Amino acid sequence: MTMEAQDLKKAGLKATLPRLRILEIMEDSNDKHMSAEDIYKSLLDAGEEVGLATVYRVLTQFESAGLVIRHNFDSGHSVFETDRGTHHDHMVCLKTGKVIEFQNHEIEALQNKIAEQHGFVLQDHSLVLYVMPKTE
Amino acid sequence: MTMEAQDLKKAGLKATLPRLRILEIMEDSNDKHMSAEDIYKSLLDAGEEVGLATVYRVLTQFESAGLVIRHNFDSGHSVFETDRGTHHDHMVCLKTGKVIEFQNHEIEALQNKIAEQHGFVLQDHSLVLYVMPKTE
DNA sequence: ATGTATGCAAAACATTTGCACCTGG
DNA sequence: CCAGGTGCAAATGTTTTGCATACAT
Repeated sequence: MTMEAQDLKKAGLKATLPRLRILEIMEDSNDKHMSAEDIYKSLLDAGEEVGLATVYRVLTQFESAGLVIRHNFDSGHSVFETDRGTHHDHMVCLKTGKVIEFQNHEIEALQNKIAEQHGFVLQDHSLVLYVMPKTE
Repeated sequence: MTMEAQDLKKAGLKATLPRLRILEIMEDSNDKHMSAEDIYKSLLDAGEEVGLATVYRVLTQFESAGLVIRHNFDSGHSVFETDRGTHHDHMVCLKTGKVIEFQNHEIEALQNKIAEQHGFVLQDHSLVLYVMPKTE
């Protein structure tokens, strides 16, 4: 279920080298949540010649195409992850910076209910828990 | 219960004119969620001579002192509100940009539970619902 | 008086854009 | 071939910082 040239075509995007490499990097990385700069550096390390501007352009296109999701954690820069289809929220460890994913149906349901109660329809949401390791 | 010179002193900050004016603006504004630029413009409109850099510096100090809360909605810039003591989350209308506040104990409780389950202690969280007006 | 705060201009970042050149289909 | 994509450098928007001056206590 790795994303390929065909996924790009389906999204109306030519399957160019930079785009394929960026998808690869994002899928192969240990940390699935990467900034544009992170991806750019990975590309350089891998010996690829891609401009930072291209990384930004490609990520924005991927976001529009629904291939990646952009997050705005409290870090001053956007963080991206490939959309693996399964919705989840995030927990960020304040000590290590590690990002943990989780799912919770009750919270999702409550969000819909709250929006409804205020006369709105929920389109999207952003939930981030900032946590510290439990020290016993 | 308006914030005053004494609140600044308590926070270890001198009660200077720019700081008092900024608190005033934030408390008197219709929209309690303002960007640094919003506050700066309000000050100019009110005939005050305050630099934008000062607005940023003061807001950052206020945040550290717990007088204001900084939000990073998906807008590319930070938004601030005075801390009125009652915790709440936010709903942003994608049509009008309006910010609606809400409280929900169940969601708060669930967040604690989820952090616990993953071996963490919840320190803080950010929940934003992006909504559209219900059209019947 | 004296340690803080401020204003201004310059710097620092993250991100976007203009443009001439390259490339995938 | 040729619309679309890329690299580079320059522009943008937001926020921070250095420094000389001004202010609160």
